[in-house]
Parts: sequence; C-alpha cells; structure tokens
Amino acid sequence: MILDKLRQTGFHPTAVEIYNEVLKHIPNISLGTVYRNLDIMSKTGIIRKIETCGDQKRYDAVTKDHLHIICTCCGRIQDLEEDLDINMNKLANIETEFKITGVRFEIMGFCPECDAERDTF
Amino acid sequence: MILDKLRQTGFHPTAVEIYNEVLKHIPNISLGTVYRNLDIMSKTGIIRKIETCGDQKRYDAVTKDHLHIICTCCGRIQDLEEDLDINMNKLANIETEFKITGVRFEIMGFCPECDAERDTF
DNA sequence: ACGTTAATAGTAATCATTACTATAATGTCT
DNA sequence: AGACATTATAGTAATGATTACTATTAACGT
Repeated sequence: MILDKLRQTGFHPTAVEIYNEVLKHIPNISLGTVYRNLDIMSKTGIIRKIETCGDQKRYDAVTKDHLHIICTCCGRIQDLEEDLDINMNKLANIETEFKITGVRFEIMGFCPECDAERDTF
Repeated sequence: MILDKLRQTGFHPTAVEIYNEVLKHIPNISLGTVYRNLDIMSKTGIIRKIETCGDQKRYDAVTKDHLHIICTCCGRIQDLEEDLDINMNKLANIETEFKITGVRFEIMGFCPECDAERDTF
C-alpha cells in the first residue's frame, strides 16, 4: 500500500504525506511502519530516498536517473524530461581521491504557487 | 570569529563544528549565537548555506558557483576545480512553470577514509 | 494446537535547529 | 558623564523529523 501510494503520485512526497494517504485505507497504521518500509524499500532499490533538500526527506518511485526541479520555498519536487547534455565522460577523469558513485543535478526555483505568493509583498 | 573559522577551513563544516572551533577562543559562546550569525551571513550573501545533503546543514565561505564532491557515507564535502561543460543556455528554455533561480550539481562518492573502512568488511 | 519468527502499533528517545527570555553590551543624545 | 533606546548574547526550552524500543499480534511450518 505504501509503495502503491508512492507510485500513484506524480510528485515526490515526504514520509508524513505518504502516511496520511495510507491512513485513509489503513486507519491504524503507524508512522513508524511507513518510515521503516520506506527505508527497507530504498535500501533494496525498489524506490529512492531523495536526500537533497530542506528539512524533510522525500521519496521517489522512479529509480532511474532523471532531473528534478525543486522549489526552494516550499520544497516541492517535480520531474523534468529535459536532458542538459552533461558531459559524463569527464566524470571518470576527475582528479579526486573520492570513489565516485554518481552525480546529482537539480534545478532550483520557485513553483507557481510560491512565486505568486511572493508577488503579494 | 565565526566567519574567520569558516574561511580558514578548506572543507565545509557544520554549525556544531564551527561552534567547537570558536569555543576554543570564546569559551562561553552559545551555539544559538553561531546559528544566528551563520544565518544572518548566509542571508546577506557573505557565506553560503549548503542545504544539500544528510541531516546537518553545512556552510561554505566561497559564494561563487563551484562543484562539490560529497561523501555519501560521512557527509564530508570538498571543492572540485573541474568544469563539467554543462550547457547552461538550455536552462532558459526549459519547459516548466517554475521560476528558475539556479542549479545544483554535485558529485557523490566515498571519501578515502570511508572507502577504506568499507574494505574491512 | 504449539513454538518460532517477523512485523506492527504506539510510544519514547534522539538530534539538529529554532524560538524565547532575561541579561549584558553598545551606541546616542544631551 | 549619565539616561535611555537598541541590539546582541547566553542559556535554556521548544519544535519537528526521524529513529529506537517494547509489548503485542500476525503468519507459518510442523
């Protein structure tokens, strides 16, 4: 049920948001259960934990690499179809002692709602 | 003093790490003071708050855009000199209703210490 | 039905950060 | 210098997301 709810939403909800959705179907589920199962699934690789912004972690049912656009105001995350032509070949030649495992590329901005709110000032 | 300490370190410390450094010179400084001043300075633009990874926020004395390499294990952040030839012109043409304010591009990996530790298993 | 194992609800603990409050430092004007 | 307003501070309390804990319940093979 947790996985279903995560897959149904186009955006990337927080654990509490998922909890509230599941609560409608399983009225006595515990928030801890949601956290635990999200954690298990992200460790198994079924879903992805987005460690990327703000105070709350968000979860993503799409595990393949893709671009996110993030509202710096409310934290909302959406997917982007665009490809920004990143020259990934250079990654292998970077001078560093780190063992590189991946990249993270996100676009920051104001979502329509937050942007409208800013205009009221 | 907070700003000095932040500028002296090559890596990007957390508020508590800065607090512990400053504590050596100002023994009765409060953690709240460190947080408040870091917040003021990042809002003024003197420093940068890195909202990017893990549970703790980190701070950066270099405000111009540059690449970070982040250890997914211990959270350590280092600067990278490389330029990855991102085609920024495409940013202006992205199809989205968001008002874009910037990008975030980071490289993830294991720092030498964490990587060595992994080998012991 | 019995015992073993794993998952859960509900609650308590943790940890980073923020808010609050009484006090101390600083500046200004006369 | 002295009276007053303004600001920053230390120290503590509160908040909020996440994790840990525990007693209970469900599932499953024999």
